This record gives sequence, C-alpha cells and structure tokens, in this order.
Amino acid sequence: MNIEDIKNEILKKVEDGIEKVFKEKIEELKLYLEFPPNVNFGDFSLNCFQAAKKMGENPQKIAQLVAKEISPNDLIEKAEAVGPYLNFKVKNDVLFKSVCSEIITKDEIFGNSEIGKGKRVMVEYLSPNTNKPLHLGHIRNGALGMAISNLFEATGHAVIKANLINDRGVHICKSMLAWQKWGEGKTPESEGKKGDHFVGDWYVRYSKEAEKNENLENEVQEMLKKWEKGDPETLELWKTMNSWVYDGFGKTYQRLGLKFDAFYYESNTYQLGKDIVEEGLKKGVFYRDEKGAVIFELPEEFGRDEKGEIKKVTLLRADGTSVYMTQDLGTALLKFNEYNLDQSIYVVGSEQNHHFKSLFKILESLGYSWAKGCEHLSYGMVYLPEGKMKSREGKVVDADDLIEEMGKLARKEIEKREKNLSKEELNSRAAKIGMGAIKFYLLRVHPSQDIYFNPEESISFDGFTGPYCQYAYARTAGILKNAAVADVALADMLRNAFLDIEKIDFSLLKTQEELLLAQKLIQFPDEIISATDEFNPSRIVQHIYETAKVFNQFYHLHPVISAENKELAKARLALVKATAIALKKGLNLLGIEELEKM
RNA sequence: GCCCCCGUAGCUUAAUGGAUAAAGUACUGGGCUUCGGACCCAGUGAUGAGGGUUCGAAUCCUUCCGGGGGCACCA
Repeated sequence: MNIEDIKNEILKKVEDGIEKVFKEKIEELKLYLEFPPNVNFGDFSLNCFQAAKKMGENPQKIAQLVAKEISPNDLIEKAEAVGPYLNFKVKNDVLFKSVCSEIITKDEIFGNSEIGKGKRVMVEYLSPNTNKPLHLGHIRNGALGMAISNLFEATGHAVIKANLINDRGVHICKSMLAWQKWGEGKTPESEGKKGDHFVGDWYVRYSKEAEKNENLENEVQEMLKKWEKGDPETLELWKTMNSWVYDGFGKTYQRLGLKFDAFYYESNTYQLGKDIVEEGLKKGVFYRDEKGAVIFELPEEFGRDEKGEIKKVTLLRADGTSVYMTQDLGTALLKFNEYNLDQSIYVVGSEQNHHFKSLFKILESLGYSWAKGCEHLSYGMVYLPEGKMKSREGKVVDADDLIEEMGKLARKEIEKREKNLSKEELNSRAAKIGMGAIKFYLLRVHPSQDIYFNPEESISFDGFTGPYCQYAYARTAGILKNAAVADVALADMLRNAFLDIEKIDFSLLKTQEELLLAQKLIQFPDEIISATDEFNPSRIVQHIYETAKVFNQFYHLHPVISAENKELAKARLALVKATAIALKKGLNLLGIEELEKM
C-alpha cells in the first residue's frame, strides 16, 4: 500500500459516511484530504467547510456525524471530529511501512507524477545580453529557470530549456564601438581575461566616454544601421566579440549548473518578427502612424496615458529598424512552430510585466491560438545595499566573483573541520556548498518577492540555508555508511537495498520525531505538484528545510545503529534511508547538489 | 497623472479566506563519554492606520500613510 492508496481509502470511508448520513451525491462535493498543521491533529484531515457550503449543512455537524460512521480498522486508528475538521490518525506501522517502502522502491523517481504527461513546455530563462558578464540578477534567474524546469519534468512534462540570446542592438554596438576606438587590437587572450568580462570592460568604457562626448551616441546609431545592412566589417567585429562573450558565458553556465536544450538568437528572429508585423498590418491589427512607425493600440484594460489617450506599442520604427517587441514576436512564433508547445514560460524580471502583458495581447490579437499558452514567470528585483543594480555604472555583484567568494568561504569552513583533504576533494565540496548556499538564498522566498541582497546573510551556512539541508543529508549518508560496517544484519539490509523491507517491524517506531519525519515525507509529492502549479520553487525550499530540521531533531534524540534492539535499528535505518532519498530529491529539484561528506 | 506590486517579531521571510500567525537571524540561557556541534533545547518578540464584507480576514473590498516597479519608437 502506498501513500496515494491510504489517502484514497480514507476518502472512500468519508464518502461512504456522508452518503449514509446525508444521502448526498458525493461526486459533486469533490472532497480532498489535507495535511493538518499540527502533529497532534493526526496524519490527514478533511476540512468540512467546502462540503458544508455545497450541502447547506453545518460543518461541525458533518465532521461529528461522519466521524461516528468511521470505525477503526487495520488502516485507520482513529477518526476524530475537532470543530469543523475531521482528523484521521493512521496506524503507525502502516504509515511508516507505506512511506518507507514507497520511497525506497521509487528512489530517484519518488515524488514524480504524471499530471503533465504528453504536455510540451518551453522554459525560456537567463536571456543574457552579449555586452557584459552575468551578474547576481542572472543567478536568480538561472536558479529559478532550472528549478522550474526540474519541477515540470518531475510532474511529467516534456521540458525544453531555452536561452534567448540578446546578441544585437544598440547596447552591443556600444562595446563594439569602444573596442574599435580604443582597443588597440587587444583580445581576452592577450589580456588574460574571461571573454565576457573583457567585452564588459569596453561597455563600461563607452559609458564613461559618452558622458564627455555626446557625438558617440550618433556613432553608435550609425554602427547599428551598418550592422542591419550587413556591412561585412561590422559583422566581423560583432561575431568576434560575441564569440568572446559566449566563451566566457559557457564557463559560468557550467559553474552554475545551467543547462539549455535550445538557443535562440535575436539576430535570427528579428526578421521573422518584421514579417509578422507586415502580416499584422495587412490584417489591420496594426497601423502606420504619420511618421511611418508601425503601432499597436492596447485595449482599454491597459489603462490610459497621461494625456488620457489609449496606450500604444511601437512594433517597428519609422526608419524600418526593429525594436525589442519585434524580436519577441518572431521568437514566440518560432518557438511554437519548432516545438509544438502547449505552454511557453518566460522567466523574466517583474520590471517587464507590462512588456509581456502587451506581447501576449498582441499575439492573441493576431489570432494565434497558442497565445494563451504563454506565461510570464515574473520575479522580483535583486537590490544591493546601495540600491538597484546598474551595470552601466559598474554597480553590480558579478556572478563569477560571487561564486568564487562563496567557494572560498566554504573552503575555510571545511578546513576548520577536516585537515589533509586532497585539493580536488576540497574544491569539489566547497563548490557544491557555496553554490548550494547561493541558490537556496535566492530561491527561499516567493519569486515575486524583491530581494534585498544582504551579503552577510547570503553567505551564512547556518539556519535556514542550503548547507543546513546538505548537512542533514550528509548525516543520513554517514549513518548509512556506518551501519554497513557496524552490524551484519544492517549491512545485509543495505546490500539487498531493503528488499526484505516487508519483514521490518515498523510498529516499533513510536516517537514524535519519527512520526513528524514520516509526515514530512508523505507530504513531499503534493508539495512538488503545488510548487509546479504555482511556479513557486520556494515551496520545495521550505519543505526540504522542514524535513532536514525534523531529521536533525530525530537524529539528536534517537540513535539508529545503537538503538535498544536490532529490530528497532532496522526500522529506523529504513526511515533514514527514505529521508536521504527525499532530501536528495528536493535539493536536486532546486539545482543544488548533495554531498556524502561535508 | 494613470496602472501594477509590496507593508507580518529589531532585521530577512512563511502562512489554497479556516485549527494556537510559522521559521531563520539577532539577543539571553542551556546541551558533546553518543551514528559528524555547519547541530539540538528553552526564552523575549509581529499582521502600517482606520472602515467594510464574512460564521471566520495577514489574506477580499475601501480610504489614508509608507516603499518599489512600469507607462510605444531602451532592453
């Protein structure tokens, strides 16, 4: 019997009870079980408010009368009405056996579901510009993008992770112009610099020079026109500098554990965008204004501008050059054409809420039926202590610097505890712990929440942090490893991968900590589904943290290997194994690696 | 001017309209003869202000106060 079976069986009892007492058609009530907020309320609970509303009955009365109908059996120990709630306590041995054997049998696929089976989803994330290195905001975006992709995969969707590279435009021309003017033929190689940082330096140089020289702006516009016309020299420079950037980005992706299945380049999609604009003109969805620019009028729901006029979006400048929106139209169509998507998710900051709302409205107005599958996963800004990050002013937390810094701190902590580690082992552990801390810190709050980056808190390894959860996992690994050498019977069980789990006497598990732990494990699969539905990985963060916390409490009070007797040791070992699997799964969903030793 | 988001403990956050508002951090005090102390236990401490809807509001509506983001030819 697995967890789903238990829930279904309880629900069946409830439905039978309601049918008997109230003669109601239970199909229309759509009953479902919840998890009570407190261990003392049992393992599962039915909130009677919903049913009461539909039945026109008093929720207390429903809870009480139905409770009387449900007598204890070999599954249910107690059904109890507490106010408007109907709480269920499942027999401990059934509960522990179900959860442990299900998790251990499923192992890596524990928590997975098939609710998204047959659905194709694209997650576009990161989407960097090729004029400067990645910064803290990109790390948040990358962490979110990977976590969301992992969640959709775990719920059975076919996921395509896409990176839309913003490789053209004025901003790119700025670094190109600066290098052309003052670069003296230098390269990342000649300067011993990572390519993206090298190019970024020229972007900063441009901004500084432009303050003194207004004419530079015109030169940049000239360069952009030359680029759009396909001037060979300009294209050559563009290709060279972009290749330096990609080289640098590749290294950062690897450090961050970011993966992509598809790359889109705006230099490839803006032409398609222009075609769509032409088509929209013909259909009369857009119009040309007196200057010659192509315009879309937003509907009333978007509000009015300061003059009280309807709001507009420019789709093509009067000189025929494309804008951001032009490119996004092209890319959107390309995505759906190439991958036959059901859903297309854009992981982009909340400052672009208006842009994406407009984009989706335009696609809908053009009559694309797939437009309703477009969704903006909007996330909050990352603020530095001094204010918003501004790359033009060099006020950013550089991604590579931060990763390096976190690795250093983790290394220091490891060396405090364990000397004489090989350099490879030390660096490998430090990288996992450092990255775990950053990702956890950025994912632990709701995506829409702005983050005020607190350097001290972000580098902490104590409390509600990634390393805390990794540490709990390392403890489970320690127990499993030690059990294998300490005791023949336990070693046998581990070697057989708990094949004889049926013989374990789970009725020996009686403590509150063991029960709390089992409840956290039971709730995990539902959390994965909710986190996916809500586009909210912080639910997983919260849940694995709570699991780790309960495990630490259990660990502190109840010895496993040296338990009072061998049978109890076996049961606890199975619970530890199940916890290990769940913690690893949770961390991996967040893109955080687990460690056997820290 | 208009639109959107936010305001919970000193600080950072949590809570499908539902059970005693939950954690971390900071502060105070306690815990290693034990499978790893990056740990565990205890204490102090909160829904910006007013009005409304509801059996029930941190959550919905409204006014005010405070903070952030956005408002076509930047991305």
